[in-house]
Amino acid sequence: MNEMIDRNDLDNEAAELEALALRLSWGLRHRLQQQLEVFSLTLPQYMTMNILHRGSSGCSMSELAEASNQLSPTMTGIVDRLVERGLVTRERDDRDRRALRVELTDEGRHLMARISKQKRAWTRGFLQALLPEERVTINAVLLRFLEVVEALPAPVDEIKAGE
Amino acid sequence: MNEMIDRNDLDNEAAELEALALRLSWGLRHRLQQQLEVFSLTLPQYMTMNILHRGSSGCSMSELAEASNQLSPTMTGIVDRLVERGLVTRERDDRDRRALRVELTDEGRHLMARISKQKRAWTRGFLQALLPEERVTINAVLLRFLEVVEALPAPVDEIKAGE
DNA sequence: TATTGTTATACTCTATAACTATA
DNA sequence: TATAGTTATAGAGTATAACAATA
Repeated sequence: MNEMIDRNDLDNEAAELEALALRLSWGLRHRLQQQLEVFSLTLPQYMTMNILHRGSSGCSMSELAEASNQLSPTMTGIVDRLVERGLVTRERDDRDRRALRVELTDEGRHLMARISKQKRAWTRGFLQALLPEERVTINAVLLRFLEVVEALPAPVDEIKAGE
Repeated sequence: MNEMIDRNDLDNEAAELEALALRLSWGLRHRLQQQLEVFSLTLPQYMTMNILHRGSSGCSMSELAEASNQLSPTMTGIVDRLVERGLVTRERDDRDRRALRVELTDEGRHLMARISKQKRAWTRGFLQALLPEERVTINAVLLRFLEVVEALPAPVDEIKAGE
């Protein structure tokens, strides 16, 4: 009897969490894309530049693909457009002539700085909308959520009857 | 002096939060798409079916577009493919011959049930990976985060020098 | 042979503009 | 004239398969 209640509680919580995850993934993406539209960047393009921005000596194409969870033909297309806009360079690596080295240009770094400033204003607005006690926990909770999400195994196949 | 420290604290927190939001939007979307791939559905397609599933009497095309934050030509394409797969119907509304009424078919409802079962297994795994005290707060924190994100005004233009 | 990355191809989504049909 | 929705078109991302060059 008590077990039944617990099971239902867990299921209500799960249903809520599923709805939240969907809204979160959908809404957050729209927000980020809206922010980036001002700079004529797509989210995958920004993601790529962000990875380059965090490091210091550039990345190979496969490192970029791995870090952004993309396939290599996808990466090729994204970097094509960034090169065309002069935001990154893509040059052959002299130590391994198969590999390419992608790096931010000065213009790319400058654009990232402009975006950071914009983002920071937005984030400050966000934090100010929170109560002080909410502000203390929000980062830790989001990080924990993300870590558990990323740690869970990917579904490989459909669960069949009899759960 | 104290103000300087507070300002830096706020900025560190903001930088962390920005990184988290990016990872969250990116990672969560990949996870959801991975889940849906098993059923040969894209996230926008699932989003659309999910909106229809929550209501009872179907939606017009513009209601769908509004609820999923999409433009109407985008909606047309998504619904085209769902109709083609027999997951929804799209029929003229007799009371307003300009409008269309989109509804889930039995097959569509059946697919949603299969997806729900799969999702539930995944979500239970997620909740079990959390500590009991984390489980109590996670939903509330995510909801609050989402509400504040959605309430913030969209950026219309770039912030210029002098912040 | 294995690895790095590209090209070719096809499909989905997104955005804009022009259009049809109904109100 | 305004509203609901589509078609046309173009661009971006995603996935697979086939390929070239280097290791």
